[in-house]
Amino acid sequence: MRHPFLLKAALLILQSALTRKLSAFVSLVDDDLETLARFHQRRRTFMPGHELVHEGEKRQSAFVLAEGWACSFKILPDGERQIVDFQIPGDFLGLRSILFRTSDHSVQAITRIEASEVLSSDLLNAFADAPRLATAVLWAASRDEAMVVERLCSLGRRSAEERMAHFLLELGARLNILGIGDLTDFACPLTQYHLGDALGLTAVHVNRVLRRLREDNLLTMRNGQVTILDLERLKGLAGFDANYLDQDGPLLR
Amino acid sequence: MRHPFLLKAALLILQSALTRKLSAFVSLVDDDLETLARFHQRRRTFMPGHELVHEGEKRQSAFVLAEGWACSFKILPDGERQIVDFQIPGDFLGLRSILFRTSDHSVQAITRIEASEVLSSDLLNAFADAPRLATAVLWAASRDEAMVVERLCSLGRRSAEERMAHFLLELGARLNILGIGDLTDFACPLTQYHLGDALGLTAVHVNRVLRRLREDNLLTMRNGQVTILDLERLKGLAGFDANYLDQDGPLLR
DNA sequence: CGGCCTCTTGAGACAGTTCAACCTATGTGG
DNA sequence: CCACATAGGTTGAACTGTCTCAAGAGGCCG
Repeated sequence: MRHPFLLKAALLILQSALTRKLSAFVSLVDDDLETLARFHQRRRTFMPGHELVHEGEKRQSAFVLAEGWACSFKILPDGERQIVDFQIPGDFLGLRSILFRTSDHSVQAITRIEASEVLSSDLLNAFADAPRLATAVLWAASRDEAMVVERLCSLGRRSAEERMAHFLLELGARLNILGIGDLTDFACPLTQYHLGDALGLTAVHVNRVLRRLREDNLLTMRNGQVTILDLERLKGLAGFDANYLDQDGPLLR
Repeated sequence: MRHPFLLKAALLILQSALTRKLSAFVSLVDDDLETLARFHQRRRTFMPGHELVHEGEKRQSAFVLAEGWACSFKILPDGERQIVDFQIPGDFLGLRSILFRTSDHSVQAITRIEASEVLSSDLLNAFADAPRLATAVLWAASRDEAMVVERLCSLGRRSAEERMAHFLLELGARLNILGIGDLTDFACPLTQYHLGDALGLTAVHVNRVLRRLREDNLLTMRNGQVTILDLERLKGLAGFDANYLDQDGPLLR
């Protein structure tokens, strides 16, 4: 560290969504932050629909999403798509694709996005330099897994309306943590096809479900804006408990 | 290391299923193995049905499964159960419950099991002492996530028969990697209720599905023994591609 | 202006559920 | 050692949530 003051200033400016997210779990010290900042070289812009990570291809990069929305998905042999999750700023894109020889999923930009490429070596070097980062990344991956598990419960045991309610509550909570939008009123660029492919429904049925939720005065979704009208009743319908997002302040000091 | 020879001998004997699994991803050196061996103090036995990890409880331990079968699951507000995955020797039980303040899931023994308790501090110390282990554990967690993702695809986009076929093929592959049973003929202690709760079906429908698969000469499942009669046709039906199990020899040297 | 994407609604079909009954194997207390 | 309870498995009949197919409307962009 030749210029500690300048460096620290630079780090504060660079405070990325990822840094904020990981800091919510472990208290990162300057060395950790410096190491983490290396993840943010190689920043790039991608247009909507661009596929950043390709299922079945080897030796791929991961990315850290800085701006915009993306989704990770698998295509089944019959051409059907299952969306696994949507990513918002601070989320990893294709983390498993640098740990696995061959990527088991694809990632696509939904809006115009900005993302920094992270090479396999970046990650492994970071773990050697800053073991606390390893814990933080494992935590972030576990939080992603917790969301997939919750979605699994939705597809396995919840009705279409419960799924939709649960999904939109989760989305609101995630965006709210980031400081993007409100718990009950947020912008959302997803189409009804996206929702269907994520929730294991057809787009046609998504439309009917949204209509019923609207007619029940529970929520509206129009022109890319979700407005939750009756939060408590919606939570009751969905059986929503934000526990699994594990968001209440740093655990590890 | 006072007695390098004795230590190494001890490590070889201690070669646990976990060690073998992680070694399939990173080449672990003696120091790593020694650190890993600490995960295997506090070995305990649990009877069938015993709940080792409790959803909603704080400050819980994780375990490494050494013998037997377990399952991780969530209970929804209406009392329905969604089984997230089954664990076999070498798998972590409740890893997320030491990373999260509050466990987001429960874990229960299916057969009589042997498992070693792993404290939060064990894991964090191990990461500091042996950064390669951090990578290996992240890989193991990612592999678990890949299985959950694949199950998500099943529940979202596959028919009941395709789900069952896919699930049993995955199980055969996992057991085969461990050297327990054959790809096409293995012991399986799961009831039709377990299968239903894992696959998002009722036990009644599981029964009908198994009958149809049997009548099609694809597989039989009787008295805790699964026998796959026509592997290729079953793989075709399920759209099964073992890629996501990422099993082809050490990646990281 | 025409084409494409997204949303909307209706009618009929079907995969999987629900409820209910019965069967077999295993274990347990009297 | 029988009586009974319990857990797992099997099958039928009726029901229903979601899908499929089909058609049309609105908005945006080249």
